[in-house]
Amino acid sequence: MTKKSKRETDTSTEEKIKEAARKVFLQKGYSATRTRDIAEEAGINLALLNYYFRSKEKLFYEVMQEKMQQFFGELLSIVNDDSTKLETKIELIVSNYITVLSENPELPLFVLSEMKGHAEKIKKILPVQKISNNISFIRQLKERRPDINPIHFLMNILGMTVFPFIARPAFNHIAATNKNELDSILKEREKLIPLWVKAMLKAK
Amino acid sequence: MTKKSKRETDTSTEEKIKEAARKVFLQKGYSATRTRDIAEEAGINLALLNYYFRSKEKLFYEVMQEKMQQFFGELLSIVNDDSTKLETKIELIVSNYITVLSENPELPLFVLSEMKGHAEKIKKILPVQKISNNISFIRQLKERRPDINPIHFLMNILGMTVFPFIARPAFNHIAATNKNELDSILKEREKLIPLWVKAMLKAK
DNA sequence: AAATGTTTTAATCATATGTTTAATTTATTT
DNA sequence: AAATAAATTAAACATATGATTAAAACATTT
Repeated sequence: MTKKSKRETDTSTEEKIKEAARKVFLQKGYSATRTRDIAEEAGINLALLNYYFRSKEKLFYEVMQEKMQQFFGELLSIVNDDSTKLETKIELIVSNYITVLSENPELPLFVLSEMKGHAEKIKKILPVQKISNNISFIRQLKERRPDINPIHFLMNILGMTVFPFIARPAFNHIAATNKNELDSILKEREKLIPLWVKAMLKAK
Repeated sequence: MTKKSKRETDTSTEEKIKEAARKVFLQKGYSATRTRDIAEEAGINLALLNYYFRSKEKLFYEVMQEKMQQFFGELLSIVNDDSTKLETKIELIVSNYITVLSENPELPLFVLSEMKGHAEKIKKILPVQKISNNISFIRQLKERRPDINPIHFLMNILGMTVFPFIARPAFNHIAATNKNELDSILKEREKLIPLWVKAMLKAK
């Protein structure tokens, strides 16, 4: 067995804390999370949280940065890629989100809620270069539909794809669906949404 | 001037507290809201909050119930109405949400976040009868597209309509849009979304 | 093995926060 | 006007919570 210093055993204390923080922050949000919740979830002494991360806030921003990257990162790569055509981009955006959010259903509500709550500080840690007017995806949409602001189509794709995860509790209540039923419906959307978006692009 | 008892002056203390609670809870969410924030916003002594509403929690559930009604109530009336045809229902849903959310942009993120955080207690105060399979809107969708689970179309309409309000901070960052620009884009969607949904209903 | 450095712990601190109390002011009834 | 009831206030309470401290346990270097 390879030698390891104590701090890199199994999973390091630091990583245990961060993993616990991911879980608790995503489940409860920043304000409802107690540092004691995180310590308990991580199975460590409360003081270690401050020893490794200085403060609840600093730990939060590490998690937040990571989660914003997870939520926006791949999207931005896709829309920026000059080498894929519009139809392919649409398919990639949808299938990426359905995959990521199926594994991480709390991600969008967490990211969007906390972006609202910490608006100022968030600007500094945005992993997100602005989508300029010159970006591949926007140019392609303008070319296809010069009569419609391309941001509409971005809203449509993200709305159709991401919203069902955000509103999952509501769909569970409102519509008579159980967890498995809803999961399979969400999977179906991976194929359906690109078809619908293409239909929208043609609609006059 | 008509005589009024003290508690019904101008706006009553109780109503001032509730109005302040609406504002602060919607802005910050349940956990980040301090009862002192509400008292200050209402311009009343802190103890009056408990005098009129017993606890932060009770006050919160009054606001929450009201906001769930505001968010789901009209939708449910529309989808339940046998006397409107499918196309009209779609237009009504979209225009209702765009109107309500333009006045109350924090509503959907608040309702959906807090529904997640208080899942159990929420069930009891849901103003929301389940949308059964037998409801007008669902029957109409099944008739039009027997090959697609009608819930998909509900997700699409709500996703396209509501998501931009939820993700507004993100759209402000990601896309180079300012507040007014985004407002006018959102207004445009009132006409566009019904067209797109109709195109989706036809898409094969 | 001693010395030094690092990690962990239990206890404590300082402040924040929801709520209550007891007294005071204001309004209503007799 | 006196008596009673309702509304309001300042102060305090009890607990929760983020953070710190000082000592102990453990690991590494000399």
